[in-house]
Amino acid sequence: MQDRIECCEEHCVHPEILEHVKLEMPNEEALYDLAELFKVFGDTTRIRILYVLFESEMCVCDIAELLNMSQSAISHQLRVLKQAKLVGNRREGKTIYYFLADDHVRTIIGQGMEHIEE
Amino acid sequence: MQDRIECCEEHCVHPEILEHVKLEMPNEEALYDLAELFKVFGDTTRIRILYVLFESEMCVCDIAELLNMSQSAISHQLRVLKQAKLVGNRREGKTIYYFLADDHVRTIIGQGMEHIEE
DNA sequence: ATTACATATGAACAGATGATCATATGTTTG
DNA sequence: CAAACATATGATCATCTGTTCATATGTAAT
Repeated sequence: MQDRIECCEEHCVHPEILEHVKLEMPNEEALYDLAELFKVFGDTTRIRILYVLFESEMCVCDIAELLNMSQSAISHQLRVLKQAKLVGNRREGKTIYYFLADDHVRTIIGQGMEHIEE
Repeated sequence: MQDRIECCEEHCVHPEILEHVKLEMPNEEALYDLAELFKVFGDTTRIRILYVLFESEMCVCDIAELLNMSQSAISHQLRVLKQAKLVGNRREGKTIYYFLADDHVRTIIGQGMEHIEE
């Protein structure tokens, strides 16, 4: 957060900063992936699933019961969470256990909580 | 992440853990607000705006030019970012400068980046 | 006051999203 | 292998989202 940029377009007093900002921007693909990742967090059902998995790994129908939702709805959302690599799973007989994939999940949700608690 | 829960519903071997998880869950309103917050991060345009503001506060039309988008589109999105308290603004004559509101933005985006870079 | 400039806002429309329902897949047991 | 169980998946539909377009608001200068 240095100098600010004067308005407007062709009147910008600091074109070198505009240029600098452009260079600092991550590439389009990374920004797209980042937005996609946050979209995954941007749904109450998925947030609740992640919270439930904070406590213990669990099978699909347990999550469904805890959240009072259909098995199908949970399964669809677990798929989304898995594609985003936020959860992993392992099979044990008929049952498939889901668990949190890594600690970024906790950090990200924790920071989000801090923000809304202000 | 302690004991796992056995399947299914009425067959759960650890009903006390199910009960424990229910008690640990934040209230519905907090979860809703949290999802709403992440929804705001879940859009490429808004992510790009936040990234641009990492470097320097900026006026609307500068952002619009940097992102190569219409003034209206940027203005609509800045409104969303402001409602989520992710950005603030101040007026200086005709111009309105937008800036990042707090450091949670950097932390959250930073963690998100770490996650997708794996 | 009139004009120009910077920004905001409302309506509208296309595209994305999430739950439901019906059904399919994969596993174990008898 | 047939039945039961746990989970996954595809289609459908109502709802939500983001951009555009036209226009409104607010400020400064002449």
